[in-house]
Amino acid sequence: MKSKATVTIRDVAKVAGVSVATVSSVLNENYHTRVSAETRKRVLQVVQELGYRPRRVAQGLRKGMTYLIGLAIPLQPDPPLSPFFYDAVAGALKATKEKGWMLSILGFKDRTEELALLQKAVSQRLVDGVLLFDPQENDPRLPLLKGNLPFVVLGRTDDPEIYTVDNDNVEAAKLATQHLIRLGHKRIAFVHIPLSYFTAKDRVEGYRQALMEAGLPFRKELLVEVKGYYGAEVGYHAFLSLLERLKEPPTAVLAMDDTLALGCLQAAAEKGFKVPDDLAVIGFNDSAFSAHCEPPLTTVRIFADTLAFYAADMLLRLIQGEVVIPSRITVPTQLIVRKSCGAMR
Amino acid sequence: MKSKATVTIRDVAKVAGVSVATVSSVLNENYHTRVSAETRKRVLQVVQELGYRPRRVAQGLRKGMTYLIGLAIPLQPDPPLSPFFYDAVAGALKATKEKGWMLSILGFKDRTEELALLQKAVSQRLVDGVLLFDPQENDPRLPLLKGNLPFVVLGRTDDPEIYTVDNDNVEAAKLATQHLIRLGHKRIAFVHIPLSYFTAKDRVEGYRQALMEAGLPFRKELLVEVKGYYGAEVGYHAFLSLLERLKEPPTAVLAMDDTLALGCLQAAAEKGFKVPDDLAVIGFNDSAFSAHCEPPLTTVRIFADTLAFYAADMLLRLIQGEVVIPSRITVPTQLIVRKSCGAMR
DNA sequence: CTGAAAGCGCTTACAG
DNA sequence: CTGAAAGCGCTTACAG
Repeated sequence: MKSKATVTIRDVAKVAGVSVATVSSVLNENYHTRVSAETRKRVLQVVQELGYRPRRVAQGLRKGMTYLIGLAIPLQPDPPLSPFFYDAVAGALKATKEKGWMLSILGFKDRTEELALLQKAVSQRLVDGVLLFDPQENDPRLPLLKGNLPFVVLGRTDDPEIYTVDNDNVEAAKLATQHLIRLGHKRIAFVHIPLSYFTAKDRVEGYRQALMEAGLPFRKELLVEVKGYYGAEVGYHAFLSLLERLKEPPTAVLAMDDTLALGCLQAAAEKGFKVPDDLAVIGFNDSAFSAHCEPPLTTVRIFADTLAFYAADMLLRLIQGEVVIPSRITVPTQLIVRKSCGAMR
Repeated sequence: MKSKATVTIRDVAKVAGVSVATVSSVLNENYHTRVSAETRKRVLQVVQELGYRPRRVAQGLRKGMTYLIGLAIPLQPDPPLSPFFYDAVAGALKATKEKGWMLSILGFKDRTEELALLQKAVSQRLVDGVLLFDPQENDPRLPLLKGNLPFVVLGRTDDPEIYTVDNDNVEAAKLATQHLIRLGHKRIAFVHIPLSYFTAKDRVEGYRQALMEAGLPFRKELLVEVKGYYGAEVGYHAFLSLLERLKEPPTAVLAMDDTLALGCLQAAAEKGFKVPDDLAVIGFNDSAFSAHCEPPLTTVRIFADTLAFYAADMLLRLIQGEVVIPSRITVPTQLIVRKSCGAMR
């Protein structure tokens, strides 16, 4: 029972005995073009009967829109990256769906590919706007997009003209560190992604502030920059190398996300450290697995879905030409205490 | 330095002193319309100079395409579902990118919303085709789509006309069960999603076959159907209720995916079972966290990215009107032995 | 070898 | 209140 060729607005017009302009007006509730109640009713009925729905591409061409926003997310490494991105997808999807937009995943393996993809998105008008993650210093994506395609950054940038949605990462790391200090820790390690990422910079700053305010020294040798990005494997190697390097081991470690923390747990076990007795561990994100690790992971919850929801909502407003104020939103974080930090016995 | 209004094919034609048809022919390497080498060169140069790239929506309207395929994936529960879907997104993305297509996420909270979404996709021609996951018996999505929009199912269906890409789930569960039997287990529990899903049906069948062939009884009381879908929380409750229900506990448990297995580990710990000494655990999927659990999880690796890659590739062929043979692909699975099954001491 | 014209399916001034 | 026409930016027969 295949339905025959697609119903177009012309078919509806013909059957209803009106012009296509009238059909369009009725469907768009376009009251700049008044339509009598009777005509309106008739059109609606025919629309119903024929199952007519305007084609998105046709509307798009006419209106100069794609009704699509792009999410530029890393696909590497394999096995896959932080669950953070998946929460973000869900949040962005919520916002786009509410406004009748669609979401397209712009996946890339490395920064070069990401830039090429964004360039293509601009020149072929593949999407109406993009959401960018994890900005770095002198981020080449920003000048590429600026003035060419609306975009919102999940994270922080130096440029005040750019729309951003971010956590207060300084505060988040500070709270986690203070929690460890309150538990008596003085040698707290920090496993972080490269400092060129603002997120890493901000969190190290929060960690530093907490130490300073508690009168504890900020020791560079307790920091490890991972080789790569997120992931348990990466965290494992980073923390292992730290444990092997230090003469006096740390009594606690802060990891920049839960997958890295998972790797820390593994490295600690391998080196004979009991968590939390010999070593307290705190991660970030409150990923799905974190409550179910052994021991369950204390973590700073990042509301990635909320973050992405606001970002997508903001982006859609920009696309539709609304005035968007404020241009920078900060979403709070939350320390979730479980067993891995030793506060619960 | 905003670039001025978008460059169109007309601009290129004007500057190059040719017609738009010629520009289009050159760009599409459309040799049904011969263009002299000289003209061709000139056009290409102007294209380069002006930075012209054809707009995707315009091409799409003309060709009756969106250059978009949809991935219908569940967004619930929160915290999010099995990492399986994320691997699948990566795989599908790879295939679409290779052919210059884009991928759109059709996210839904429940089956009703999924149907509405698919209906919309059909009537508004939002995408050129869709990828469907986890088919059930009398799946209402199939008749909705059939004849209206190309689609490929990741999983199995009863209808031989439908294109599918699936694991050999019977075989996969059989191998895992046989592995446990070889380790001496006789009472093997199975935590599975509802049997209306073919995946669950097939895996229970493989489990049954392994038992039968080993001369062991298939005991219904050792099966637990989870309330819901995937996730550690869900697995925890299901397995806990099983442990509380049984007089004689199982010595091993097979869980339908690693998130459910994670929940089993937790329930086991709570009930005082040591894994793997008192209880062997095997999951499915080889999710990113599985190698890093305590103990690391033995699991049947499902190549979700490969699965989705093939499915997307198949879908793209269907969309482009190619003859696609065969219509059903089976991707092998692989047992990955780690500590949780007790085979490694 | 190249161009003029039609048309994909819509929406939007504009005229009546 | 309603319709005829233009046009979004392309591609594709068709004519010359």
